Amino acid sequence: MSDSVKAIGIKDVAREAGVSVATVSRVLSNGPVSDALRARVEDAVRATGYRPNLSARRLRSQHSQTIGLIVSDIRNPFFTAVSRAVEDAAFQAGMRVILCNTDENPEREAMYLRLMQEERVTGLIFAPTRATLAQLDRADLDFPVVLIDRSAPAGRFDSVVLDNPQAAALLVDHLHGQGYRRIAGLFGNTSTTAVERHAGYQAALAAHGLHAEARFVPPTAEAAEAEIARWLAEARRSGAMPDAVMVSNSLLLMGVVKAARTLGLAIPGDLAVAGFDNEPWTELVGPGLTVIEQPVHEIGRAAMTLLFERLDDPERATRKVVLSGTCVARGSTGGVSG
Amino acid sequence: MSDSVKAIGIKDVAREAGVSVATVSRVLSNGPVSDALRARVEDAVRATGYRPNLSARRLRSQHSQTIGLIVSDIRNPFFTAVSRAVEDAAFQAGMRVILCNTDENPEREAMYLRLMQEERVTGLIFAPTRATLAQLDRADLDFPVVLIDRSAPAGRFDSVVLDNPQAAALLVDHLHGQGYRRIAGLFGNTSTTAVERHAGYQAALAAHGLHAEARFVPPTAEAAEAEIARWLAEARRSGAMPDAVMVSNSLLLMGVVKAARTLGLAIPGDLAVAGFDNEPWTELVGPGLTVIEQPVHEIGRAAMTLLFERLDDPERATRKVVLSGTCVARGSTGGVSG
DNA sequence: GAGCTTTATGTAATCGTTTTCAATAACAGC
DNA sequence: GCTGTTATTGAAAACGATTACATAAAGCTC
Repeated sequence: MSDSVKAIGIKDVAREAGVSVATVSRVLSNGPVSDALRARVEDAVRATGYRPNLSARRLRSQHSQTIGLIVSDIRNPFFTAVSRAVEDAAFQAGMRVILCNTDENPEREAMYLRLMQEERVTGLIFAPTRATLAQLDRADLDFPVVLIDRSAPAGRFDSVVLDNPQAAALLVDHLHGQGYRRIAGLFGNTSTTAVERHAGYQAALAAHGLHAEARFVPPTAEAAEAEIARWLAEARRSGAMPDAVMVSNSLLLMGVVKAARTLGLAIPGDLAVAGFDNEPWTELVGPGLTVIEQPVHEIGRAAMTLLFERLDDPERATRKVVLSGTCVARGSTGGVSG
Repeated sequence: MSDSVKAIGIKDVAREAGVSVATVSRVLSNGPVSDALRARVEDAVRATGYRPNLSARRLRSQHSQTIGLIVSDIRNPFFTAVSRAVEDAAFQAGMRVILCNTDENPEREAMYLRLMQEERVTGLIFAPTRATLAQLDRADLDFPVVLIDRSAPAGRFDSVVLDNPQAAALLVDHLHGQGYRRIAGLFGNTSTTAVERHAGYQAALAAHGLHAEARFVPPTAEAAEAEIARWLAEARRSGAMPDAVMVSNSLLLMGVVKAARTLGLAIPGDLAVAGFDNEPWTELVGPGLTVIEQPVHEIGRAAMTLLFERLDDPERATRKVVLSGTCVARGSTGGVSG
């Protein structure tokens, strides 16, 4: 409590233990010290309640033992799950994680990239928007970067992503198998993820000889709800109502469910619905929502593994880890007869 | 890219601009410098691509410009929302936030408290478990702490919390008004929050002359689901089925909905359900779930305000900000006749 | 124009560590 | 007992910034 007491440092510990500061430092980092002195120092540390100053340590030792993690939306359970995996792995390796949230906003991305440089992070795991991704190749960063969730086709960076085209195709195939033929698609307009999912959606529909009709919206529930409402109103007028809609992430999924509810459409009776990310609540709404489940923990772990291997050997060829999602079929795609 | 190039520092900028390092530093911190030199330095900064080293800066200036935020579960939307508010406020004040996640685990709490000391944070915002809260008075931290969501009755720390008894009473009153008379309660067993909500629940029931029957479980959906299933089975045998159940947070809420679904109980026909936290999905499950909405953004902002005021005047009396929740009535408490 | 204040700048000390380097002690080999 | 090697230890030099202090120049006042 007393404010005048200066924070105690390694020097105080050294005095208390009757040794030099070098010895204290060596004890702290498990260096070569005789057992006798080691014990004395450890006692002194306890007695003084010494806590190392990380800034000083990082400055002198020139490594931050910190990795950065920049995600686009921390409220998205996909990213919270990934961040947990990253944190666990980092902690095991004795590292800290700086978690930052960009809201899909390129300016914030730029700002946080700057911050990462100033913090002298050891490495960065990053889920960039399309805009930033395009410029990232040109940026010169002083640390390795692993992209997650989004990535360029053949980049300068390691990355770990879902097999998005395949996952989207999984949904389309499932819908087709359930008898749906007019399958609308709603996709986010900021991430490469959405682009890839759209591609898979289109390809799968083509393979079934079906017509694709897709729209792109900002990745919010509100935008999705509004767009779907507008869309279905138009469709109703033109007599071309879709019997199913698939969306590219869970926020959009929420918007679609909400729109169906306010429009008085039954799921799946009037409209089947399928989307991405097996969040806890998807099981609970309506008859349960059919979704793609991503291996979230694996994604985080893989990112850390790539990062560590890159740190180990900066010269190795860049790699792209592609993981598969699985389709969790629920009542929201119950079938046309149902 | 080239590895041998040493990171450029303030010294290099000074040489490039033909001034002393002191001048560069002054330009960087808006100190008194002539316009001519300022321009030269700014050019040099751009030319060299200089990025300050935060560790060095923090070490020398002796303030970290960093505030810590320790929450119990980052996946809980309540905390993600609060953390956003905190981050925004911190950013406006030119500060960084270190966000940590304890999983309601006292060991992790202790570890992160240690980390905060080592990072020499300017202040800490903390949602502790009951176990840690009890010991926190004795701990000596070198920085001010503001407790959120949970707090001791008359502590050494500033805090901002929901008026939990009142909020719980709000739910009970609403249920009572809808005609429910056997109102069961399910509460988490790690936080003081749950204790307070239980108190409010009990008091409100007593005021209505009703019998309270409450149980405590670990704060997970699984635990809640299992407990509710067991509970209702017993109740059915003894012929004393509750007609409504209220729970103390959104995870438990999910568990209860799940249990109702697997037991084949209609909501609200067979069992009314009400809980805490107006998350986006609560609107979508079943007939919509009746919940208490917390002023999440306000809570985060208030915490930052308290923290800054405390930093301003360390001697001021500790304060406790109590905010009110509102009851969002939905179909899940539709009424006994419905 | 002497004396005093203000302003801009540079020099060097400093923050709390780690790490280099030299010094000492202990011990083996001969 | 002398030399070479190996362990411990301490003194002092970094790390990259900020800032206290000194200095010089310029602007006042009378």
